[in-house]
Amino acid sequence: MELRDYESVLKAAADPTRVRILKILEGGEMCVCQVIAILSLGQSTVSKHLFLLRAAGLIKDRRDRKWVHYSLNRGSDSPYAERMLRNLRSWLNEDPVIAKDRERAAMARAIGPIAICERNMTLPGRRRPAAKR
Amino acid sequence: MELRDYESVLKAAADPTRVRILKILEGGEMCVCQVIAILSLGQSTVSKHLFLLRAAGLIKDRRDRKWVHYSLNRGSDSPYAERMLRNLRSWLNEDPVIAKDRERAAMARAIGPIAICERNMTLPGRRRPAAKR
DNA sequence: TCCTTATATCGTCAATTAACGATTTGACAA
DNA sequence: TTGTCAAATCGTTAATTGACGATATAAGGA
Repeated sequence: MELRDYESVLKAAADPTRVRILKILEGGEMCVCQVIAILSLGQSTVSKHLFLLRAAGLIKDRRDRKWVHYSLNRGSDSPYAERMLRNLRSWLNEDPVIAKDRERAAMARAIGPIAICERNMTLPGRRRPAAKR
Repeated sequence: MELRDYESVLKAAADPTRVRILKILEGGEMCVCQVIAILSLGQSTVSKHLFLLRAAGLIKDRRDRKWVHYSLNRGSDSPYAERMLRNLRSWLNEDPVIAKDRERAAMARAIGPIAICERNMTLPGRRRPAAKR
């Protein structure tokens, strides 16, 4: 079972969208709708990414009323997850994509889950996020 | 460019066959034909895996006559590769697949590249390796 | 030079996966 | 209950990837 656990953690951490999520969560707990708004990706897409990260033991969830909040699973029982999270802490902090995400995460935090859900999982800003017609 | 480097290292390390190669190389330098024999995979398949590992900065190659030898690239310029190799050192050492590979690697070392190439990239043993007719 | 041989590259196929929209689930409020 | 809404799951599609065999390259040896 060892290699299997290793693989799930590494594969989870290897996807660029999922690292972005992990780096966003370094700033603290986040509601799913906030993550959707920050990434500007479909709800089902983000949900699946969160599922894989949780399955790997990298993040954990907490329900609060109708919202589900995710956070980094520090002290995971998986040594691979444990170490990866520690590595990530010092990695990618200068990356422009990650930096941008952090800005949007700060905005998402300031606004809060309720307002973001009312805005249909979007953040204010000039970029139209996945315009639908 | 940061996220890109990170991704190439993580994706390279996330594939089970490629981890097996990295763990085999922990035992020291290996010729391509030896790796092929240990894994019992096609020559082109192994060559591609080695290419990806090298592209990620995880391993390096050295030519000696007609053989190409690969080894772990300790002190890589990629901090991601550097750290991954260090992590791997303490990971998966109890895994049965890795253990089996180590046995076969020992055999491959004992026999040497020349004899393995003469045996058509196979090791002695009761398992028929990819029987062709 | 020509032949052999170890490795790399190419082309193909099947399996995996990330994205999406549509539907379902589950918690709360009326 | 019934309706609402956040999140999870399902089904589909396009892109990626790992495996293979066939061919190309590059280094010796004849």
